[in-house]
Amino acid sequence: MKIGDMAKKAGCKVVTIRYYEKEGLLLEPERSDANYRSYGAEALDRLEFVLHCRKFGMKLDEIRALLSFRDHPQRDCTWVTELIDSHIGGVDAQIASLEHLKTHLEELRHRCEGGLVGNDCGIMRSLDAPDVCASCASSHAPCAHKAPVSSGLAA
Amino acid sequence: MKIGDMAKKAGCKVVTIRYYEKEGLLLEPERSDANYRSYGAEALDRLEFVLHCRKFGMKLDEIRALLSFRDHPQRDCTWVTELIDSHIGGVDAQIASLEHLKTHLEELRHRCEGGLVGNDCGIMRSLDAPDVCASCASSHAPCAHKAPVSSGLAA
DNA sequence: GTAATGTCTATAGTTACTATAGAGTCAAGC
DNA sequence: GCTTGACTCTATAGTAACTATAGACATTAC
Repeated sequence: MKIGDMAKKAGCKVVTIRYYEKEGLLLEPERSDANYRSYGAEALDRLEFVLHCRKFGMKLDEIRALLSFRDHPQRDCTWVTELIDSHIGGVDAQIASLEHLKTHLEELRHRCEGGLVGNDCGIMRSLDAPDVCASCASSHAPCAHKAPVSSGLAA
Repeated sequence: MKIGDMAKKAGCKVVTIRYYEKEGLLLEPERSDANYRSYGAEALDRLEFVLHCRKFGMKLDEIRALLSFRDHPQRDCTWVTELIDSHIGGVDAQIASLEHLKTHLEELRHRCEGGLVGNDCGIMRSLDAPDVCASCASSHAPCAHKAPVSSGLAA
């Protein structure tokens, strides 16, 4: 199977496959006379494993480790469960942080209903000097919540 | 005030100030004889505005637009409220996506309690071929949730 | 035979910084 | 005056996981 076929079967892009190969997640496949990559069922399995892991939020480094575990199945799997646990913890923390951010954004939003001139906009004034929220008051900054990574999830 | 003083007052790093200047968010300051940047109170205000916006999750592009609005306060502020609204929507979507991911991770976690050999680990088997969840069944992939951006928020 | 599509490599761009290197400057203590 | 340490300067590369682009070659459909 050629790279485009495998991409279609796995539901990913051709460039992603080449990228994963370059990153050492996928093995280097055979090549045709024209230097085209040629894959078998095992390569597809491996790719799907990687894609599944990505859907669970694993980093490529973690997937690399999981693949090496997969390639040596006699090892003890305890660290796999620990990996998942730590992911759950990370997701929990992200959710809490986003909930926190949301309350701040909603509070900010209520400062203005739009249609005003910049000087009078309560949102702009708050961005100049936001109130300190109780749960953020520890730092001298207005709020200790971290800026979220705003890409990737929504859409 | 020198760049280090301003960084201390604003609670950010020196390199961040230089980076924001290069990105056009901060104005180019006066220079001392030794070519050191020299800032006044207005520059500090502007920097704090940028940092506050960052805490609310704005992208630098959005902050650039907010700064230009701030520099022309006679404009109608409706788009500011719309910007905040769209951010709230984005945060909502991220939370929903993470909640979804969390249920999947927990389900995955229950497949194994660790201490097994790789072959028998239910987690590893599920990563090879995960079940299709009802709310994800639309796509041929095991689950339509997106991989989260796993950096930045937790910590 | 030709045109459209697919594949190849290599390189640069994305975001918001962070890290590093190498050089110059300033303030304090001796 | 000299040294030492802290501070500043610029430029460059690295981070994560791709995405986009360019230019060349191969295959497939008609």
